[in-house]
Amino acid sequence: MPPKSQPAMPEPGALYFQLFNEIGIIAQLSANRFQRVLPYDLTVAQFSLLNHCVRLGDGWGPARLAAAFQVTKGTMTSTLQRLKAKGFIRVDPDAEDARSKRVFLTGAGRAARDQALEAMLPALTDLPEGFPTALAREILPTLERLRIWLDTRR
Amino acid sequence: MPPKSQPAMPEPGALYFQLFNEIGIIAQLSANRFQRVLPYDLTVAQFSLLNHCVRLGDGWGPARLAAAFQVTKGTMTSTLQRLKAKGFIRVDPDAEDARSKRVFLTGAGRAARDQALEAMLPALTDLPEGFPTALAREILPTLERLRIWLDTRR
DNA sequence: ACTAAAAAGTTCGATACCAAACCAAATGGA
DNA sequence: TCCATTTGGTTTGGTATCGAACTTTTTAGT
Repeated sequence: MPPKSQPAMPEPGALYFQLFNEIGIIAQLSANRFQRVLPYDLTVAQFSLLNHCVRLGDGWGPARLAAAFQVTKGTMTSTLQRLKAKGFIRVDPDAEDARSKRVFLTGAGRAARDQALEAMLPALTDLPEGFPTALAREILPTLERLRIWLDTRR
Repeated sequence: MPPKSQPAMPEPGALYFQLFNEIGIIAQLSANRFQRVLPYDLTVAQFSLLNHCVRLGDGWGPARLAAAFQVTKGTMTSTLQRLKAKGFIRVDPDAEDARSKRVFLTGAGRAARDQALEAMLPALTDLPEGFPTALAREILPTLERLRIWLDTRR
């Protein structure tokens, strides 16, 4: 069927629309690429959490983690339960606040994270071919700015 | 707990890693932003399909649509079923290939898409404040390049 | 000191998405 | 002509994610 005349989207709108569309597809493709190589049936979300604990330190509560990952508390509850079931984290009560909990990496969790990191590298090695590091470096600050802005007015 | 020494990720790896991380979060935040304003309980995926039909013409088969959206056939089956249930699309058999189907917009579907577009605009109007159109225009081609590259070697 | 509001977590129901297994129709060699 | 392969679609089982409703504990205001 022939493309119909489209009720026009005011110009700036179409631009952002296209931007978010590209970003959405890239997010999906990249998550997929990683997903396929992750060990222990780790999902990207699960790996991200382990990685976070290594990089920024553990002992955070679920609420703070949820905020850090831009995810609802319910989602975080689920991710934590699965990681706990795999023995990669430990969740202790918070001695100072009976509402709260604190999430800690186990030894197995740390090892799994390292192993996962190792496994993900090959999925990145072919990237610079088609998408030079210079480009990545170039757009990263801009994306960061967009992310922060979207984040603050949510 | 103190951040531990991290088994380092080789330099270029960390860069791309961070890039995909930002992109993932932006995708999530933006999808969310749109999701909240969409009428008829349309999801972003559902709206995207309607929009696609308007912009590029309808009559496509599920397989081709799945490829266009970078989604599995199973996912597309599901989305189509939901849109059909809402009366926004019609799915006819393909006269020339008994395996295939052809997806068409209904009048209600076209109207819903227009209405959804209208509803989404306000979610974009405040964007230029914090993220100027110039920046969007600047990184769009780069993102497109990344998307295409990831897409081809999937 | 009380009570109202905020915050931490969990649970529930729904959709998106994937991978894998499956069926049916079309294609392409030998 | 046949049979193996490819291609179009569906189904199933599992995770991620959201929003909303709910419980418990803490905080704050009067």
